[in-house]
Amino acid sequence: MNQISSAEKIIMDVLWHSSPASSKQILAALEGKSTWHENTVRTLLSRLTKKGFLTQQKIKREYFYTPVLSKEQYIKDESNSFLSRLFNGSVSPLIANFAKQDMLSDKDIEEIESILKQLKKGQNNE
Amino acid sequence: MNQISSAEKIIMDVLWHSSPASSKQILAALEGKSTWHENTVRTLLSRLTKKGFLTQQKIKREYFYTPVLSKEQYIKDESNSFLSRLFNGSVSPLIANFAKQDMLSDKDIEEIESILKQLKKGQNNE
DNA sequence: AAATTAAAATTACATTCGTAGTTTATAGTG
DNA sequence: CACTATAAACTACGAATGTAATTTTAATTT
Repeated sequence: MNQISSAEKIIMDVLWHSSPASSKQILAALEGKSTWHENTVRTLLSRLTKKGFLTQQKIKREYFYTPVLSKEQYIKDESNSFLSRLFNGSVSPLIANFAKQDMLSDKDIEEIESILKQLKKGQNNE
Repeated sequence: MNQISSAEKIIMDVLWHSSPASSKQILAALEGKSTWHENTVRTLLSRLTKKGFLTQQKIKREYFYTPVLSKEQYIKDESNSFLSRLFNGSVSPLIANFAKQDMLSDKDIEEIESILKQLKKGQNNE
């Protein structure tokens, strides 16, 4: 039922990059990128754990955190929710909209074409 | 600074479909689609107005509401924020991800190709 | 073992959101 | 003009969020 909030997402990104990690290590990873107080980070870690997005292993006095969801799965879920919120759940209206709003650069177009080409090749071979 | 919340978005959709509209008319449009109390709808209308997403014109004892942003602009903004939140702001990684996650149907692929084809045609003629 | 330190747990507090209830103002009706 | 109905305005209240401060617990050091 619960979602990852935007502050929590920053913590998740650290852990998706490298985990398990202790709050200490997470603090270190955020050094310079955020101005959060230690306790803020710890609060976010507890909330994420409580919500079921992280598991913890206690080693001595410290917890080490690991994401439950992979980043890929998270992105997939978010993409689906975005698509259904704004584009009735399907991809091509999204692209049509990007096109209409001039949000596609030449490079984007090329890259997308190449992705599609690859996709079709893959399908034939299976 | 403020965003349109998910409940507020439902009101915006009504008004994007037809505006200006009074709260009465909005209530009527929501009939059967939501179980909100009148006052809930009115609260959402005030909040949206306060946030600057709606303007109101008073006629006799009633307000008529009109969106400030077009739905197109809203979708564009949301798309950009989604892209930057999850894909570093550019479109092709999004598509690559859809591809990798098998989220593209054959029909999607066809439609996207046709959109790109149209796009390129358009560019040549301008 | 007592004192210190570092991590975890608990508590806090303002803001936003979902969802109204209550009070006030005002237009239309008798 | 007094009365009633209806819209608007104001107030409410719990859950979630961003952001910590305070308190407790447990490991390390003297």
